[in-house]
Amino acid sequence: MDVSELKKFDIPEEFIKKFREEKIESLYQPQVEAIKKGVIDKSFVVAIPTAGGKTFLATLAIIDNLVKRQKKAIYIVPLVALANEKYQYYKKLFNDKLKVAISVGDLDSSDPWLADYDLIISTTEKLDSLIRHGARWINEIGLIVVDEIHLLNDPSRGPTLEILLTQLKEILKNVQILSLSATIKNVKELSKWLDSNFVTSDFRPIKLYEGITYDSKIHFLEKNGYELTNLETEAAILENTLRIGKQILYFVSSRKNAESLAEKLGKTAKLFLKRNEEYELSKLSGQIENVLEVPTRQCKKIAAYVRRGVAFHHAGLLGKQKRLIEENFRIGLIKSIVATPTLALGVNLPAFRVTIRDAKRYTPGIGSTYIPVLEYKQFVGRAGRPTYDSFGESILIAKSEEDAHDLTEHFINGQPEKIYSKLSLEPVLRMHTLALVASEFTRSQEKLLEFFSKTFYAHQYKDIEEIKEKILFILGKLEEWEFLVREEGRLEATRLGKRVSQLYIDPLTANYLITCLNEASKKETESISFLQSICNTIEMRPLLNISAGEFSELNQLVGEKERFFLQTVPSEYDFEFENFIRSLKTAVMFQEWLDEATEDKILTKFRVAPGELRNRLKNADWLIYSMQELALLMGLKELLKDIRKLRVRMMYGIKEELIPLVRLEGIGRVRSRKLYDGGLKSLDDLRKVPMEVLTRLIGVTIAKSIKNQLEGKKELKKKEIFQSNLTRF
DNA sequence: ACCCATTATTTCTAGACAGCATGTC
DNA sequence: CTAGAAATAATGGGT
Repeated sequence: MDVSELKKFDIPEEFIKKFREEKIESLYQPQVEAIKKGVIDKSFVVAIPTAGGKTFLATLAIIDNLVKRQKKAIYIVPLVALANEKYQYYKKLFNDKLKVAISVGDLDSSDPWLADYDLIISTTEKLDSLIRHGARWINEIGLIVVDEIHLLNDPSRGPTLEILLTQLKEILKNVQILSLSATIKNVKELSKWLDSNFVTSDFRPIKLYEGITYDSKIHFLEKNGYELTNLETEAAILENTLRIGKQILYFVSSRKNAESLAEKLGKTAKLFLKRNEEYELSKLSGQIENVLEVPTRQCKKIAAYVRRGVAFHHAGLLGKQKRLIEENFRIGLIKSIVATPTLALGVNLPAFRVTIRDAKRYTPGIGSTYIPVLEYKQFVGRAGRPTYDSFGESILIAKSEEDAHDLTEHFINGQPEKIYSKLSLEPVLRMHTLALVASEFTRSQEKLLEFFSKTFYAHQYKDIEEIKEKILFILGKLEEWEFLVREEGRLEATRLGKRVSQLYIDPLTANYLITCLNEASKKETESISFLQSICNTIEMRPLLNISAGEFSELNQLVGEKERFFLQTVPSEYDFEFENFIRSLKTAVMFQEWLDEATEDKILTKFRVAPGELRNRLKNADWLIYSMQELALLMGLKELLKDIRKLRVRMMYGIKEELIPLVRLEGIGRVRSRKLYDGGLKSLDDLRKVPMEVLTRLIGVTIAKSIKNQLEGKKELKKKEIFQSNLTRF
């Protein structure tokens, strides 16, 4: 089917022209099938592989929704990075014809004026949160696109999506829901719950050859294989790939594995680099190394590997480094990336060849098990670059012929698993029960249970007894914690309960923080008091591990600091003790950050990666903010000042004395300390100091920038002050 | 007493969503 | 389905 035929489906000419500009000329078979069945204006589940053209179907529905219904469309994605990607894409595609907005945690086109937009791209949690804040424009939605809906299966985040969809279905009786999914076994069951039609297919626009290797040979099921050289398997595959001028992704099971394999592969890759590539890579390497004021050990490591054309990619990297790696892989400069599953779910980053090095991964409590077939299919789905390759290849690495046989049966010939609702898990149930009451969506116990009978869980298990029991227990707890009141089955959230729901923290956490705050108002506190409190929460998990050697030191610290803690220390024989001492270790890490220990020292001592430290700091900031808000509501004014100060210090990792200096753009923990130690302790000092002295301290560029800021605007950083370090990287 | 190789033991294991508007002299 | 690699500590032999 040619795009021009879309006219028959009422797609305006101007958009068809746009598609042609995008080089979209004809449609794929599953797309045609879906369009004929009515995907453009009816609820649908589209289950086809990545790159199978799902986004295009969404685009058609969005256009149709605007043209015919003149209503809002929302596009729900699971990751901020994906939201950005979609936002850029649609903003460009629709230009001014359709107003596109993005709403995610730290990049908000903020609620009230989202009402002016035609297409809003949002993460699941953000949209959930917007509903909790009572966003009015929700009622104007005509179309909901749900990307990666198979994530309903995810134990930690699936339930939020499930509750959100159930709620939207209730609020918007005739809304069109277009669900995009990977191929899964129970599409039919899912589409029935969503009152949707469905289309499912294994179609890919670029042919994929799935292969397996053992014993120095690659075997493909549908074509001839290759003989490998006598290098190690991984290196031999890389060599084979580079010989034909292609790129390759490796998926492995842990960060450590990603780094060590990248190191090995670099030795092979560097032999293939051209002169100008060597130059470009060394430039890139420098950029990657100097993302922070002071490079960490990991920064140096990734920089050294990138110089040889091979990068590793995992959550321990800083955001900016990840972006640089992705961009430069896309333009062909970086030859290979060794990645953990981050890359499978994230932004679109195809390569001619994909290698699944580890078919097993550690699962807590069980040991190492096969990764889900669904995940394998997503990995290999990355093989084949549109417009560059006419086909793609995937290679699964086996340890023996027997292993190869098992892997072939299980993964290559295997079917992706069914997805199951994970709604009955308690922490999420606790949170959403309060939210449903607080947003006045369900005002009685009866309504609440009725709501749960409409979830995918109820649809799938035909029985909500188990959930019902849990909810009744949870309601009791929420009442006990004074987050809601019950009168003859009627449910109403208290002011505190509403705020807790909006802060998006677990009610259990909120109650714990409240008891901590009450304690804090009664005694002398230190920063460690608050830090230990926020660390002993579900939101801060997983906590840092404690090795045998560290235990006695930490145990001693428990004694020393006991009088400052805001919770009672559990008995050493209590199973809670382990959590407590691990929370303390995490708190100590934050304390050292506040005491201006060098980043590298913190990373080494606590065995964390730079990206992970950033994530933890961001989490901590959110929890400290929540604590501050709770204190405000509880009328504990005298605590507010301390908590606010702690927030700023956490943001930059500085002692109290540096707070005035970090207001300046380009001045973080390192430079502010240099200034302070050089005798420049306030903005006034900086105004008075001669330029030469300033230059000697921190270099001419920054010195100039400081002088500019001080002379120019009085407003200084203001907004950025809390955003910069954490979200920029 | 010290070096170094070998062996035993310990440690560790993917990812990433959410709030909101500021401090100090 | 139900581990395995890597880091670190201990050991022991040789000089």
